[in-house]
Amino acid sequence: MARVRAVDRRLYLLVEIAARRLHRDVDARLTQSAGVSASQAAVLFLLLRRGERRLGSIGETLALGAPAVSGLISRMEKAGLVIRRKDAADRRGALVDLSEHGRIAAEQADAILRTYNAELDERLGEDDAEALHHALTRLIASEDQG
Amino acid sequence: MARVRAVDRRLYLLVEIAARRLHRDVDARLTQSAGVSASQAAVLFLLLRRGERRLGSIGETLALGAPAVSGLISRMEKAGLVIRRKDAADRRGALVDLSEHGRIAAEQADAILRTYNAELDERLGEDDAEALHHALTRLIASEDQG
DNA sequence: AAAGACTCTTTCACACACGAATGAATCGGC
DNA sequence: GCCGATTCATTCGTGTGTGAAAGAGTCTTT
Repeated sequence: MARVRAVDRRLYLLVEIAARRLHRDVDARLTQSAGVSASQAAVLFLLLRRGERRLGSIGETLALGAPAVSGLISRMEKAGLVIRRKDAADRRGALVDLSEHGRIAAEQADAILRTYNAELDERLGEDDAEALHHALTRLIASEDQG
Repeated sequence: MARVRAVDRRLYLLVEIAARRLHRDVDARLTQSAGVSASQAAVLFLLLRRGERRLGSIGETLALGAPAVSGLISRMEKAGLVIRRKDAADRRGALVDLSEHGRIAAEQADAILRTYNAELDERLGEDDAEALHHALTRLIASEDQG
């Protein structure tokens, strides 16, 4: 608790620190139980929910730049988690979808993430969890309009 | 707003996405106006407030692992922002403090961060900003007991 | 149809994070 | 005093992110 005081009244630092801690936790669990990283799991999760997507769309949803997505998908492709194919309709773009193996990993990752988020909710209590969710959603949405 | 739905009910992803956006914004401003990165600014900020510290202490406050701090401080030292010296009392450890140049950069960064956080507060409104602050602080604190 | 503008992805060089292993100094028990 | 355990920092290899620039394809304008 003492250490939090150092960044008091600096919402930005608070978000960054919290994100780092959560990422570390989630990554450890996912690596252990599903054999994928936290970053990869976010993509798997998205593809599982929404199906085949373009790289740019993934980046938009996850707030990642084009080079980040490109590299992430390349590593996932090499790991056999996703399949990348040219978009016939617009041959500049590439479409990404889950492989068989990727779908299994995605479902495992989804379950782990679900459990983790449930624990977060419990740790925070319903009110704070709801408030956090609401505030972050607003933060992200308001960012969209610059 | 539509894109937020994809990660709905996944607090972890929400925190990560928000952190990435904020980091990118803050980094751009700091690089432009103070010539330091967002990660470096967090260290500068800490040293400005609390004075000379050990590497481990910095990592604890900012939720960074030892290798991350070591590299970050090395780059900052090379850039002339901080000075690293052996701790005479415990010669395993090293102490880090601001250089002259570092102090100036720290004050600039502090002002920029202050402005940015004020904008965040304004964008969110007092209630949501307060709720966010409260929830994140609790999240970080509750993580400590793991 | 050709030229130029625009969009999507990749490549490049770099910063920043991690876990695992290593080196160096201190501490604790004997 | 000495030896093993512990602690603090660094190094190593890798993954993940960035901005800038390049490459490839599409669209728009004439």
